[in-house]
This record gives sequence, C-alpha cells and structure tokens, in this order.
Amino acid sequence: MEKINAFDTNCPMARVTEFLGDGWTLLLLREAFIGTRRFNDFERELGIARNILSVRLKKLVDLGIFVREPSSQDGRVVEYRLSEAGLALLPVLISLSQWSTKWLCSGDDVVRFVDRESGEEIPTLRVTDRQGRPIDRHQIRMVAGDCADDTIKARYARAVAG
Amino acid sequence: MEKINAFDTNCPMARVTEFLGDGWTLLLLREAFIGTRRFNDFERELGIARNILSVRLKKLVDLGIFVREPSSQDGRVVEYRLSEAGLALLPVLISLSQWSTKWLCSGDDVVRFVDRESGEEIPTLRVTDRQGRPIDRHQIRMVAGDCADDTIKARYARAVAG
DNA sequence: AAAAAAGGTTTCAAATTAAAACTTATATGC
DNA sequence: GCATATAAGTTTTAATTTGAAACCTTTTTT
Repeated sequence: MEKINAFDTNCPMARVTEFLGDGWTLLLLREAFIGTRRFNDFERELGIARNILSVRLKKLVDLGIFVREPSSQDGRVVEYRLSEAGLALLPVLISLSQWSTKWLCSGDDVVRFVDRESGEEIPTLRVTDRQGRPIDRHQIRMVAGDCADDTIKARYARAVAG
Repeated sequence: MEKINAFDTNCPMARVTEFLGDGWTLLLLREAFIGTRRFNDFERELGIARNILSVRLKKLVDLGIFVREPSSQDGRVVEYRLSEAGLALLPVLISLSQWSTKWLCSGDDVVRFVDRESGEEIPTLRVTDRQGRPIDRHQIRMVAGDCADDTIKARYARAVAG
C-alpha cells in the first residue's frame, strides 16, 4: 500500500482506510461495542494473533478511537474502551450492518441493533436534507473541496454519486 | 486472517470485512462513486498495482457490488460500474466520510457530499426511531439474533452499544 | 501491415500476517 | 514468603499477501 499523499491526507475515505483497511479492525470495533475491553478477551473472541492485536490496538489508541486504561483494581489488567470518537462510529457500524444484512447475509443475522426501550429494530439509516426529509440517491453529488487541485476538481465536476 | 466460521457467516460486520478489510477497496468504491469505470483509470487514479486491482475487481464483481460490462462500442474496453448493491453503499460512504471529516481530517476536505439542487452539504446521518425521531446512542443496543448460540446470546445480553 | 491501446497475467522481491513460544509484572493460595 | 497463576504484551520464524515491472492477448487505429 502506497504512502498517503497530499491528496489523501485530506480525503476522509483515505484516512479511514488507514485503520479500517485491514481484516481485523472492524471486528475489533464490533467487539468493543459489544463490551469487550481486554487484550485476552479480544484475542479469544476473534482468534486474532496476539502480535497483530497489539499493533492494531496501538493504532486505534493513537488515532483516538480507543482509550487505554490500566485498571486501578488489578495492576495486571488493562482496559481498552471506545473514546468519544470511537462511540461516534456507531452510525457507521449501523449503516454497514444494515447494508450487509440486506445485500450479503441471508436470513437470520447474528447481530442486530435495536432500540433499548421498545426493542424494535433500528430503521434503515436514511440520507436527508436539512429539513429532515429523505433525499434520493440521484440527488446527491460528490464534489471536490477547496483544497483540491484543478485536476481533482475537474474529475469531481463530472462525478455523479448514484 | 482465519477462515470465516459459522458465527461470522451470519455476522454482517464479518461479511463486510471480507471485502472492505483491505487497503484498497474503500478507495475503489470512492472512485466508482466519482465515476471511474475502467481498469486503467482505477490504476492511474489510485496507484494500485495491476495484479491487486485485478483480484479486487473480481471479488467486488463476485459479491455483486460491481458489474463487469465489456463495451459494445470498443471491444478492448471493459467497464466496471456499481450495481444496485454497490449504489446502496452510499449511506455507508457518507457516514464514514462524515465521521472521518469530523474526527480524523483537519479543516478543508477534498471530498464532500452535497445536495445536487441546493448545493448544500448533506447533514450528518442520524439514527432515528420508526417515527423518524433522532435517538440517542445510549438508547441503542446490540442484540444477538435468532441463529446465535447461547454463548453469543449471553455475551450480547451484557452488551451495551454506547 | 504495423503500431498503439486496453485489460489483463506472470514473476519475483518486499512487506505483512499467523502461530507459537517466551517475557515481565502483578496477584493469589498455601 | 514462596510457588503458581494470570494478564499483557514481545520475539521469532514460517506462510501469505502485496508491490513493481515486464510480459501477453485482443482489438482498434493509422
């Protein structure tokens, strides 16, 4: 994988790839949202190699997604929990999960997101306008931001998202 | 990366990891949404190695996310475009992009999603209840689905998403 | 007919991941 | 207090994946 360049430094998707672009991090996030906190538990639940887990947790901590907290009760124990930034990934996980359930998984799913009170399934996340009205895929465009150079701008000007 | 097991076969996140869990696929999706269609264009825009690109495109086609279409105009040309399933990933890309813009990228971004008519930025995707009312993170739970075994169910029963 | 263009595949070196054993620090049971 | 257990890592070595460049095949252009 090439080094991140000037363009990708400010591309939100490229920045995400930096940590989601491996075979374990999304599952680590799933575990964290389920409530897994400890090194040995992440290892056991996922079957991830310890050296890889070590590197991934470091990266997630560096990026501010996890917080590393040695336990005050037991000097051996370290807890990894989701930071504000990590918790803010919930809509991402829900939209991914909903998409996957519909397009990849068949029938019964192992994991679902529900409303704690009603127990009802969280409805499909929708893209809306400022007034909260659902808007159609075809009404959405990707555009180049201010810091994009002319080549990028020209490409995005042609771009159609959907 | 271990083989997908019985549990993960029905875990939406594990299934997503199967194709998003590498350093290129999310960027291929970004390119596809921008309008990139051809092998050589994906290669040039991303700087991805041709052999890897070849394998990734095959996988995306296999999963039904891309459609491979030899051009009827020019027998040399092949077009890869997003299928319905691929286009349905737009909310995922938007939520990822919004999260990344807020928590990873600083200031100006290269890519933005806007309303085609108004030109306004797409507002942050929100989790809502069935009536469309925004619901708080703490009101969301992850639960085990029907096909989960008792161990899994027990873990999820303790789980708190947020 | 020759050259160019497009979409690949092949080959081999470099980097990453996996599995297992090892290390260090703290806690527990006798 | 000493032996054992537990937790969180690190190290080592082998297997797999990725990257870069050259090569191949088909179709189009000149």
